[in-house]
Amino acid sequence: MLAREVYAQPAIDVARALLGCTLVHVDDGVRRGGRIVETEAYLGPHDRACHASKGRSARTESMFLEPGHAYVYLIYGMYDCFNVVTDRVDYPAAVLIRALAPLEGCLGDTDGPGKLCRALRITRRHDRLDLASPTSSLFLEAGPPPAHIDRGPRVGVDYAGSWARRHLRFWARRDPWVSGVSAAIRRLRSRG
DNA sequence: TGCACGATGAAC
DNA sequence: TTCATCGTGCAC
Repeated sequence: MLAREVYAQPAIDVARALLGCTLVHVDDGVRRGGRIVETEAYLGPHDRACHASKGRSARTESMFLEPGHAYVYLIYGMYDCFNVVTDRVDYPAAVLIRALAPLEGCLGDTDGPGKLCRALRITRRHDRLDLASPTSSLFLEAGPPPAHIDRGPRVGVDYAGSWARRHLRFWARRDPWVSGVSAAIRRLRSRG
């Protein structure tokens, strides 16, 4: 299980460090997990794409907890997204886990933030959970980092002005489980 | 109290 | 490109 010190760094460093690690949910005795291949960093209150940039609220309260806690929220009325709280207490920064390479017990695809929560059965009831607690059923494990890390703009944050253009999304180079990749391959194949 | 919109995914 | 679907945040 990853120690709290790993999470207690700036979100941009945690986003890189988590690539290659394994996300595990022991779901009613069943292990469901995958290797992290894609992340996004949300740097803090000044980051206009960060949910907490508009201030503290019931939804964003978990981002103000100690690093190593979970921030799980509902998006578009139907998908849960899983984040790890980073940096320091009372400072709202987090890393969104965007894609996994499935390893065990996954219920469906894991190449997207909503999909991986569905596949690991992670929901808002896991919000505020301490991932660094020895008794937690949801946690991360260390793993070998990818040989190459690519970076680019975050997805779906066009509203965030200049913050939308910053390269705060990280992924394992040429990994087929990075979000959008398998869909792009399918398109190419069908085109001939 | 009402309403526009989103850190998405899937169908067309 | 469009739509499903609902909690949040902000306007009124």
